[in-house]
Amino acid sequence: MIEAEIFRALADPTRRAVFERLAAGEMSVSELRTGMTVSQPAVSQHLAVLRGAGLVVERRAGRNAFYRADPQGLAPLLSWIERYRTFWPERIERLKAVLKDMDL
Amino acid sequence: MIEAEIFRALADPTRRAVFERLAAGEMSVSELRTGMTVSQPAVSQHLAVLRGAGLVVERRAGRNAFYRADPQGLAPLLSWIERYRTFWPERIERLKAVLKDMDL
DNA sequence: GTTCTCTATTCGTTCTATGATATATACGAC
DNA sequence: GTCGTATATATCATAGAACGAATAGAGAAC
Repeated sequence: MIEAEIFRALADPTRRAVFERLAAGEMSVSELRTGMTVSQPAVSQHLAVLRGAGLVVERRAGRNAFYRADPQGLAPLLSWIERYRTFWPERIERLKAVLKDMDL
Repeated sequence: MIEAEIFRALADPTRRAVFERLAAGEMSVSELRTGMTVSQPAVSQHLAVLRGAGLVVERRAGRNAFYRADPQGLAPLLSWIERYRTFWPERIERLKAVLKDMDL
């Protein structure tokens, strides 16, 4: 039930903001902190949750930790949504084939 | 920021279970309650949250309330995911055209 | 080695969400 | 109208999450 962790991770506005910033490009924790109102420990905690959900990946470089959004991390979310395709209007059916072809 | 409410609504396991059962077909609150461990008031509260997020719709019939999953309710979630398509591997790029064509 | 910087973890507090019990409302049967 | 059923709301207790402050650890510079 990885989608459970993904939903929980993205339910918090601060974490969504972190994820959105990391989607724009890799960033160190210090960079990430600038422009955010929360403290550095709070940022680290949110990063740990996002990492646990597979939404971000960490790259260590000396005493710096660089984070970036993992594109594959959202795949389980797409799969979960796709489970309800049969109840969707017909024109959304086309999404099925595309997703299946991508073996998400 | 409707996706905020959607993420929050689906973050709870009980609410996801409710949504999944309602995706299988329309159901009264009483029917929904059978097979669930939580009390009837709890079910009503979860339905109110799901309704607020636009994920389920209500149909009144006398003293009964029938609920069903609203397919369009998940559309903002797809749109949100689609915002990060440019950071995805190239082969996922095809999703863009499909989603755009659906004017979600 | 010491010191400074960067990040993670621990701890305590506050806030929010969940759930149950109790109560209220709405409707149909009578 | 009363009674019974179906659903919603109110109130409260508890559990969990978020946050900041303080601390710990890891690594570079010296």
